[in-house]
Amino acid sequence: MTVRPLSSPDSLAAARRAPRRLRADAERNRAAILAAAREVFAEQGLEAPLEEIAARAGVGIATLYRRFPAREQLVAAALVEKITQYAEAAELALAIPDPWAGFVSFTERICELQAGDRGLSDLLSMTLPADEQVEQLRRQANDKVIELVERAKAAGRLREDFVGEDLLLLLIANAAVVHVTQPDAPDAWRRFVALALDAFQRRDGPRLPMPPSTAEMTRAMLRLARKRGCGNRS
Amino acid sequence: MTVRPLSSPDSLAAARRAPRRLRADAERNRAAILAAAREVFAEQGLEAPLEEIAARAGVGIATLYRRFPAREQLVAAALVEKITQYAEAAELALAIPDPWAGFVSFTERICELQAGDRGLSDLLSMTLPADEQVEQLRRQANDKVIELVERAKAAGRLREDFVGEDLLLLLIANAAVVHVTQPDAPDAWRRFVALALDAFQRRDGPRLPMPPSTAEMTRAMLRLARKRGCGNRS
DNA sequence: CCCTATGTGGAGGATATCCTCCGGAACACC
DNA sequence: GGTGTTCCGGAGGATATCCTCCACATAGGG
Repeated sequence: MTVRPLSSPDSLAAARRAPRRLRADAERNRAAILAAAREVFAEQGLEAPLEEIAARAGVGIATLYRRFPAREQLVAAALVEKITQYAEAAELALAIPDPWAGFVSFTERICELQAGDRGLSDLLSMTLPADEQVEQLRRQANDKVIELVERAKAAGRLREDFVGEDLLLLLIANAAVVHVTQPDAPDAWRRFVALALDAFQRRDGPRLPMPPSTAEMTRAMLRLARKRGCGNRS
Repeated sequence: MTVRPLSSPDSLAAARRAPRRLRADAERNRAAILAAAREVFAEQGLEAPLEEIAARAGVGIATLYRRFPAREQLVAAALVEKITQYAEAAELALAIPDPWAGFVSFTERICELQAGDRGLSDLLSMTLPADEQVEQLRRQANDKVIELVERAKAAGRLREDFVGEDLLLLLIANAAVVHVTQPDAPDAWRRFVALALDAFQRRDGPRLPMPPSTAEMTRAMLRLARKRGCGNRS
């Protein structure tokens, strides 16, 4: 319980997670790695070779591993900003007065984010286990999404049997559509999303099959994250 | 133009592609490899390690490579039957008198085939290998699908702006949904497909964005096929 | 200016997969 | 059964990626 005399005013934002400040050159390298990671993940997805990130950052592979012992951590650090955009999209959508317009805006926006960043696409349709900050952002966004959904339902514009998991299914599907068609038909996903939104609207039709439960989807996405490069039980 | 004297009655079906009959044990091995390949591709997709197929067939890896020098050929040989089912689905659907019911039946059927065989899923949604027989089956099925689509449109049940490529987008999307959710929510894809069918129905809504062209989709899928294990320019 | 805690790079072992090579086994025809 | 053609299996080179280890470099306080 002895107090530490280091609560100096310079503990601004730099030293949020690292107990001890990095040396200047190390900090520079860390930034370079993150910048490179953002680039590479956006282009190639979350399974991109780490060696390429190190190379693009002009840094040895060991340096990368020293700073981010698990790929997971690098992913989290590189994508917080994007995840934040995702959370913001929900907020912005809630600010739109018309419930249906808000829902549409949100859906289109996140699919657009997916289309612009393959790494984010992997992440949204996959669940990154274990990073607290990312997990919290996601939960936070999720609450807003639920609100968005309920509001649109209450207005009678979203089908009654819609559930949050349907949005997840769309994200998974859209990730694949984007991945396959992006280079040759860069806008194909927009049509796909428009079709999906069309299906989401309230109307009388046959009952839909039961949606997957939240627990099932969580398990499914955790499994995926594990199978790919992102889960390192150490 | 000299005639070949080898039109003997024993050229039944066995010697369709091989100019020279295989030795008995070789033929046995070939069959074992194909059986194993069907199993493994169904479980793991078209990128499964060939060594596992050889092992499961109780055969050396060299034997597999001798019989199928390129992965592509093994895939084609292992999946003709499934591809045929795909083609048949179109035929069966055309036999249904009600145009919309036929269209729905076909769509659900092929998505079901996808759900039951990860290899077929990969193949339908991503890959056209250069195998003539498979290619022909696919084209043949495609003609029927177009007919199915036009019929449903003419009956006023399928949206006017629907195009064949939309079905491809659905296959791509469904492959991803199946892949992610299969183990934990084995029926989630049914809900997804039901939503898609709902969106495909004729109704007044906003115009959809332009669909990708056939050429674009072809290029996209070829590119994917190349990127994965299936394209070996020798 | 010097010393040491801190940081660095790249070699290299481990693993997974692809594909080839070739000595030896098995078949099939006589 | 003998013999030549056909076929087999597994070793092993090539490649890609992961991750660790350790001799060397350097920032920065005294």
